[in-house]
Formats: sequence, C-alpha cells, structure tokens
Amino acid sequence: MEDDFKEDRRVDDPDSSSHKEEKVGTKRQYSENDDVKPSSSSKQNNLSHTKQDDQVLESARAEMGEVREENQRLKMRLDRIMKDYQTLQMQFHDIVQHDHQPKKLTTNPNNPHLEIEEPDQLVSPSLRRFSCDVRKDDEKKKSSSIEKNAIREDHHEQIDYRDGLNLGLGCKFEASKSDASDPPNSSFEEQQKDDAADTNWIPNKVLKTSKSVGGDDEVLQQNPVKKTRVSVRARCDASTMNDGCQWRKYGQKISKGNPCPRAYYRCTIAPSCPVRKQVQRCAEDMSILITTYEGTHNHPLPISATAMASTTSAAASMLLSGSSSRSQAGPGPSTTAADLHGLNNYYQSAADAYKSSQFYIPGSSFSSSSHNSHPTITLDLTSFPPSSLSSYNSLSHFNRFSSIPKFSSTNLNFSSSESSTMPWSNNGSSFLSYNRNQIGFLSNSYQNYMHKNNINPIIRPPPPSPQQQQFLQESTIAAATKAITADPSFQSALAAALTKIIGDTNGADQRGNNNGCGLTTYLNNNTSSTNLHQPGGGLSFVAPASLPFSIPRSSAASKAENGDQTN
DNA sequence: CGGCTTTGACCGGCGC
DNA sequence: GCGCCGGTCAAAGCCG
Repeated sequence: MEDDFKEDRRVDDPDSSSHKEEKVGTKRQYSENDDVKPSSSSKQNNLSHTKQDDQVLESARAEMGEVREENQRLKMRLDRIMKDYQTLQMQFHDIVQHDHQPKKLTTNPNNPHLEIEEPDQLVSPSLRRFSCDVRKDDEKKKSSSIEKNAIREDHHEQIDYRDGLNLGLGCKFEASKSDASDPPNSSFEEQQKDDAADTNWIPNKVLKTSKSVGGDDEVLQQNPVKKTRVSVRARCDASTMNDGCQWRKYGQKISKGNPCPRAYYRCTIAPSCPVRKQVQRCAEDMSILITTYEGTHNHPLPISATAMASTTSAAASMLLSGSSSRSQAGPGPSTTAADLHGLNNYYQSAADAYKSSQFYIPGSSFSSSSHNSHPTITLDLTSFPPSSLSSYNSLSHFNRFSSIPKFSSTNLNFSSSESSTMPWSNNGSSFLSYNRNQIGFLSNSYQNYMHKNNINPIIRPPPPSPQQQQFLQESTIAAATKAITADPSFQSALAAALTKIIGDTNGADQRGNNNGCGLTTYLNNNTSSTNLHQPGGGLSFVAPASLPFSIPRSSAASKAENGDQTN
C-alpha cells in the first residue's frame, strides 16, 4: 500500500507543480510577446502592462515557491512515515517469527507440513486464542490426549491467524505462509485449494464424507475453526447492502431475540468461494441493517467489492491483532511487543472485556453470541445518513459530514464529529487542502486512540493561536505517525482508508451498480485496482473493471422485510 | 430453461 | 439425554 501511496504522491506532486508552471509559462509567453511585438497602443500603456505582468509573474513565482516548499515538507513527512512504517513492519515480522520460533516445533511423521508443539509449550498457545470456547471444550474433554490437543491448538493458531488476515482479498500473510512449505509458484487452483482448506467453510456434511485416512486431517475436521466475523451495521432501506459482491440466498431463519428474519447468503462469484454473509435487521432499530461477513474470498474480486473486502479484512486483522497480542502478555517478549504495538494494549483490554462479556462501546462491540463464539468485529456505519450510502457522490458526503465508519471493536472511531478541532491546518498545501477532510478522520481516529491510551494525549483546548496551531499540527502529525507505525493492523485499516482517499482523488469514473444500499460506493468510491494487505508481495490481481451483479428483487426484498419467515 | 428465492426439514453444537 | 438454536440443505416454486 505504501508503494501505491508513494506513487500517487509522486504522480500528484509533479502534476500539481507542472500545472502551476504551465500557468506561469503562459503568462511569461504573453509578456514576452508583448515585449517583442509592441502593439499600436502608447508606450505608457505598454509599460504599465509590463509592470503588471511582472507583478503577476513575481506572485506566481512566489506561489510556486510556496507550493514547492510545501511539497518538500510533505515529501519529507511521507518519507518519515514510510521509514517508520518499514521499520515497524520489520519489527513486526521479527516478532511474528519470534513468536513462532520459541515453540519447539517438531514435524509430524505422518504429515511433514504439520508442526507439533512439544507438550511443555502448551501453556503458551492456550493464552493466544481469542475465541476461548474451543479451549473450554478442550478442557472439558479431558479424554483427548495432550498431543492431540497440541496438534489441534497449533492448527487453530496457524489457520486462524492467517485466515483473519486473509479475509476479503484472499491475500496471504507471508510471515506465516512462509512457514508452510507451499511451492512458491502455486497456481490459482492451488490457491483456491489452500483457501478452501484455510477457511474451513466446507460444509459439515462434506467434512464427514471426505475424511481422509491421515489422522491429522481428521483432527482438523473434528474441530473446525471458529471463524472471525466482521459485522457491518449500516442504515439501509433495501434488503441487503450492495457491497459489490454477488450473493445467492440459501436460507432464512428467525433467530432468537430478533423478530426480523436472518437471511443467509453465499458468494457466487466463484462456485467454490467459501464466503458467507448473514443479513438481518436490527431489532432495536429496523432501519439498521446488520451484515455479517465470514470467510475468505478465494477468487479475484470485482473492484467494487474490494473496498468492502479490504475494510472487513482490516477490521478482522485488527481483531486478530488483538487476539495475538494476548499471547504476548507477561514478561519477556511481551514487553517489546507492548512497546511496539501500543494499540495492542487496547486490543488486549478489549479482548479481556470480550472474554468476560463486559466489553461495550456505544454503537460498537466485540460481540459474541451465546451459542457460538465466533470472534466478531463490528463496523458501525450507522452514523451515515442513508442517502450517503446510496449515493455515488459519497465523497461529498465525507466532506460534508466528515463522517467515516467506526471501527468499533478497537474504538478507532472513524466518525469525526470533532473534525473541526482537527489541528490539520490548510496552508494552501495542494495535498493537505485537497484531502484535508479525508485525512481529517484518520488523524481524528489517531487522536481518539491516543487519547484513550494516554499516548501523547491531544487535549482539545479552545481554538489555539496560530503558533499553537503550528505546534499542534506538527505534534499531531508526529503522534499520528507514531500511531500509524505502532500497529500493523491499524496500518491495514489505514491502507483501506488511504486507498479510498487516493482512489477518490483520481477522478470519478468508476461507477458500479447502485442497488440496495451502495455501501461500496463510499467504501470504494472510485477505487482503482489496488493491492492491499500484501505484505511481502502476496497475491496480486487486477479485478475486472465491472461485473454484472445480481440484486435482490424488490418483491423478494419486500417479502423478506414483511416478515416472510420460516420455522 | 436456467438461475434464483423460498421454505420446511435436517444436522450438529451447546446448555441444562 | 433432551431441547433449543444457529446454520445448511434441497425440493419446489418463481421469474425473466
């Protein structure tokens, strides 16, 4: 993502400056012509014209100088951010590898791909799991052997971790992927196989019938992984949100505690795609549609679907980052990790609260149903007026309302009601001024985060003086940089957001369908083909420019909404 | 006629 | 062990 960002800036900057130079050039040409070919008007007139031109030229030059300076400053800031990002990324990789190495791994003779933990390391992974029900199960079922538990735990750990980072774009987290001895040049089909195995979304019946002889597979299948879910709450009149994907309804149920039926959809872009989504209206507020995504797309996504996918992916990786941070609780490596991943502390407390079912942030939650314990992250988009969800000109809504989705579980509150207090000043800088509003929410979210964690707390006093404003701007940028670089999962979210921003600035000719609630239109307003979440150069694909998407028929929608219920 | 939705049946997990 | 509940299946029906 950083490359995209960089490239965009590189392209952006010369453009803006050359644009200015062009203007100046024209003016200069005019004045030169004036000099060479004096018109029939008087010399006085001519002189005053020349003076005027000189003044214009001077002011234009001064302006150009300012713009260049601003560009230099921005470039330097960007470089700083990129350097910090790279450093932190390397440190993150180190930590991840460090996290894997201490487990004394041996190879299962039956399956060389399967790594078994030594029994004395069993305590460690037990702290790592975010969804603790599996653990409870294991504790209950003491009949199972320790080794079997170890295998199970290890499998869950690896799959869960990778999967969460995969969610959406089907990109692999290279650090963990490299552990597996997959051939480097695996085909798309192999990729699909991998994904299908990773996602464990194979129906139970298939699992039952397809049990292989190998005991390892059996172990895997006996205990399917609880998948990370990303729930999106948005105000929407239609029966489903238009997230850019193609879905087929395969079931509908009344769930307990909600009179509205829950509809089950599966992704039909690829026949083997394991991704499911559940759509249900909120019981408290029928205008809110809750869409829950689960699984990983194992196929290229349409452009219009990438934003939602990357957003959910970022959210899921946030959640999993929280879960992984748990493993680092305690002395030793955890100290480093905590230092490096300040956000994780927050995740961890969230995870703790999640475990004790006490975690609640208004309008957001780590939710877990009583029946099954899928770790769920909720993106609360309800602060958007419905019109902004269905409008293609959603960017204008961003600007008008300065309202951005909340990443609820981490309380990285992207809704910026306080954007007016943003210390980003508009110094006529081409980039900042153009994207001030879009960047504003990012900075604001950093502020929220930092405020919560007492990291360089940005106090919001009465409007600061210009000097204070300058200082605040600098300190906020520095603090924001720190926040960005402090946590890789936040970088994922940032990547999604930045992609949207960058996409937004590139002109607006990407027009998908606008059926239902055009969620994708503001998540993905004119997103160009992007490769997000590909640390280390993961899967890369260019989605087709547009794909036909089926939309729920209005009759069906009304039926569903009129309480056409089963069971 | 193919693709999609509807809907009752079925299955498995979980709590009691 | 039983009942509840979430999730899925698959036949029937609908629609373009």
